[in-house]
Amino acid sequence: MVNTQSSPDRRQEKKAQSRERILHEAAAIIRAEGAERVSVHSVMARAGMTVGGFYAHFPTKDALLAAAVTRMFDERYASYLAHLDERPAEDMLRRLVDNYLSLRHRDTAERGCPIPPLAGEVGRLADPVRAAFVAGMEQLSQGVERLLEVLGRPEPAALASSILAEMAGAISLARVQPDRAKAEAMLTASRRRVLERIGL
Amino acid sequence: MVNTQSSPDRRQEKKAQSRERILHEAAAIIRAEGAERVSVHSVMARAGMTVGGFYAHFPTKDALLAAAVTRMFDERYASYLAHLDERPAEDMLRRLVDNYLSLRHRDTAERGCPIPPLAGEVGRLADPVRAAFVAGMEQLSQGVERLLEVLGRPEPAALASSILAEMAGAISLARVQPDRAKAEAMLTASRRRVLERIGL
DNA sequence: TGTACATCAGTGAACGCGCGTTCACTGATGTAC
DNA sequence: TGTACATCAGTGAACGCGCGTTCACTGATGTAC
Repeated sequence: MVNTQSSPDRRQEKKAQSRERILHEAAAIIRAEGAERVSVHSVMARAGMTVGGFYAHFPTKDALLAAAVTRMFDERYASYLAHLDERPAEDMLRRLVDNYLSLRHRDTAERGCPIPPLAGEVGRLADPVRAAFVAGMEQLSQGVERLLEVLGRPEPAALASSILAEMAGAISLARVQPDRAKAEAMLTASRRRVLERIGL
Repeated sequence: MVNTQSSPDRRQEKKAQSRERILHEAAAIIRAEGAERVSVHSVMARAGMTVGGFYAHFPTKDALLAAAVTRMFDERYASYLAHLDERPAEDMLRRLVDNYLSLRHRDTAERGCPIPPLAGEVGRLADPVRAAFVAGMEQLSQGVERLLEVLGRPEPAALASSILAEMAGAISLARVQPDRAKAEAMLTASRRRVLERIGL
C-alpha cells in the first residue's frame, strides 16, 4: 500500500542525508584540527554543498558544533557502551585501553576519541557545546566505572576518572611529539601502567 | 664612571621592557584562552601599545608564539628545575603533584602549566611553536625522571611520562567540568593515585 | 652649555582575506484537480 | 494521465567584522660638534 517509488517525503529523506553529511564532516574536522578550525564554508564544501544551504539544517554554527560533539561520542562509544555486558569485563577494558593507547589512535585523529582534541578548547566554546562534551565524557567514565565494579576494584569511580585522564593526556602528548619512537614510548609507558592499575 | 642618568642605551632598555610586556601578555592569553585566541591587536592593546609597533619586536606572530611558549615553561618551571637537588626528592615531587592537581591550578589557568591549554592545538601551529612546546615538555619530564631515579623507582622515564600524561589530562578535564565538586573529585582521584604510584 | 641633525620605538590608517550570517533566487520534487 | 501551482533544499552574492601585515608618519631620545 505504501508508495515506495515516490513516497510522501523523499525530499525529507534527501535532506536528512545532507544533514548527516554535514555532521559527519564537522566531526571529522573537529577531531583532526579542532573545533575552532570548523568554518561553515569548509564543512559545506566537504559535504558537497555551498554556504547558504547550511542554515536549512542548523540555526547557527554553535548548534552544529554541539550536535557534532554528541555525534562524535556516539560514533565512537555508543555501541561499546550498549554492549558492556556481552563479553567479560577484562576483555572490554583491555580492548578499550589497547585501542586507545596505540600509535594507530595517535595517527588517525579524524576517527579517534573526541576528548583529546576538544579537552583544551571546549571550555571556551558555547555552553551547549561544552554540555554535549561533558555528557559524552561522563557516559564513557561511567561505563568504565561499571566494568571496574564488575571486577571488584575498590573506588571504581575514582579509578575510572584517573585512567581516563591518563589516556586522554597520553594521546594528546603523543600527538604533539613528532618523533614517532618517542611517541610510542610514551604510549607504551601509559598503556602498561593503566593496565597494571586496572589489575590486568 | 658609568653615566646612569642617561646611559648610552636607555632607549634599548625601554624597548626590552616593551618586549617583556608583549611576551607576558601573550603567555597569559595562551594559558587562559589558547594560542588561537592570541591576536596581534589584543596582545598589543594589553601591553599598552598599538598594532603597528609589534613588528619592531617580532618578525611574525608565529615568532611571538614560539617565544611565548618558551617563556611560559621558563616562568613556571625554570626555577623548579634549577633547584631539583636542594630539597629531598620526596618533597619536590609532592610539591609538584599537590600544586598541579589542585582546584587552585584548575581555576588560575592564566598562571598555570602551559601543557594543558596547548596540548590539543600545538600540533596545528607552526613548527617553531611546536618545537618550543616539545622542548619544554621534555625538560619537565626529565626533571621528574631524575627525582624518581633518586628515589630508586624502577623505569623512572616511563613513570615520569605516565604521570605527566595523567596530570595534564586531569587538569584539562577538570577545567571542562563546570560542576566544581565533580572537578574536585576528579583532581583528588588523580592526585591520590599519582602520589601512590610515585610511592609517597 | 647650546644647537642641528640622526635614530628609531611606537602610531594608526590601509591592504587583502576569511569569517558567520542574510537573502533574493532557482529548479527539482510534491500536491491538487 | 496531464497540467498548473506550491514547496523548499540548496545556490551564490553581499553584509559587516576581525585578522596579520605593511608603511608613511611622529616625536622623544641620543649623538656630533
